[in-house]
Amino acid sequence: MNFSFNNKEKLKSKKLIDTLFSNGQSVSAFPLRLVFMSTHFDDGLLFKTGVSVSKRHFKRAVDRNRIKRLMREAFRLHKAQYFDNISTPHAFMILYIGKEIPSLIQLENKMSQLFDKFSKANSNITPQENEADS
RNA sequence: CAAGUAAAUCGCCUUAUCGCUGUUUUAAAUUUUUAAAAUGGAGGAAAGUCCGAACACCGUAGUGCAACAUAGUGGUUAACGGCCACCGGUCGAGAGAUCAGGAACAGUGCAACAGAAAGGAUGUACAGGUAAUGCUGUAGUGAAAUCAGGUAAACUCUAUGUGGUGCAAUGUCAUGUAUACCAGUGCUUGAGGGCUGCACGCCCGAUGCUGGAGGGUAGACAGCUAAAGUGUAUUGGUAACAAUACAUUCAGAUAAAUGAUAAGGGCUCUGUAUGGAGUACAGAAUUCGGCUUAUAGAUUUGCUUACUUA
RNA sequence: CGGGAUGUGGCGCAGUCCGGUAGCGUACACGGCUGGGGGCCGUGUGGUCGCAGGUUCAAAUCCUGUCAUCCCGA
Repeated sequence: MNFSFNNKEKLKSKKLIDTLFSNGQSVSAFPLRLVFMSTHFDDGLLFKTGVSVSKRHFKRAVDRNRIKRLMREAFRLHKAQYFDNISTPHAFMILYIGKEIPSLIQLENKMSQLFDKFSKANSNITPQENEADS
């Protein structure tokens, strides 16, 4: 099992993030929201992921860092099972929209719910696109 | 012992598993990736951005006015509005705390209510005094009543100082585009611009400038961490601080690393046979010196003690 | 990194420049007009002027520090 989450798998390009937020679709499982978009990466990876916490809800930088670290941890430990059946490359941004600092266990549960919803949404959309094309 | 006061220091630790990031070495691969190993990886305030510098660029930044800052004396420092010492004022019983602490015989203002009168004004009562007169004292109003009055954190004056913008500075490379379109304005009789407000002066200036509607980039490297560094000791100095000697290398990310989980141990509070609860404030962003603010808890040292009680 | 604004009854705002009385609308309570409601009229309650310190005889107002909220530029 690969538990790593290194620099290449993080979403870093400012341009890509801008297009992601303007064109991407989203699913949510409170207190998480996933923004995703089908795209293409030059270095051949299947996905790149970023995390984000609003400054409006958490004024202290310490709290924001804590939540982002927990989110990365929850994603890192379970990403293998989320992406078993994905073939096309995607960009992801996970937002935390709650107002209290969560625990790792809560986040892990919500993260699986979130990616279940994503899989459903993804499988619903793809055939429609195919029909439109045909 | 208690209460107080001044100053200094620390601000959780260990192990295991899974990760992140910088550097170095080796190997693969081959010209920037992968793997392994070694090693470094948040703070006393990293915070607020309130002062002062370093460094970089703008035209080596001209004159006048304006604006702003500072304000006892001396010292300290790269510099300061910081710090230290002393003098003076105010507060406190004291140790001690605190102060924008220059000028009101340069000028202009301001003073509610009360009061006869609030800065060119002298009234009432009583007493004293005179040739005569608010001439003198007391009472009364008020913060202040003739005192070279108060007020400059009112304008002002005096002294001193300040060019501007900031690492998104700045340099190099890569990628890409529109010197196109519409409207206005201007081309040496000068539009507009130049990184402080105004005036003058100076400089640049036609493939220009302003607006509209649009197009493109938003990556990499350098700057970027060895420095007014840190620690210890000695010497000089009342002190801030300085000098010398020895030792030492101590983050460098960029949607932004420095973490997560588990177990055990400290410490504090509570309870006392086991236990339970808590463990603060807070996260580097060019770098330093200060200031200010937040902070569970712990440690050390100097000094004071009026009243009250023993 | 830099620049700016705001904070005053429960709510929305004046007053701050140029210092002496904190006021307006709305809301709330009571009374009146009406058969009742609405509306109008009258009376009243309610404010540490964000916080701390200073200047002054006197501070919402002047000065310094600080806290919070909001906005703007690169």
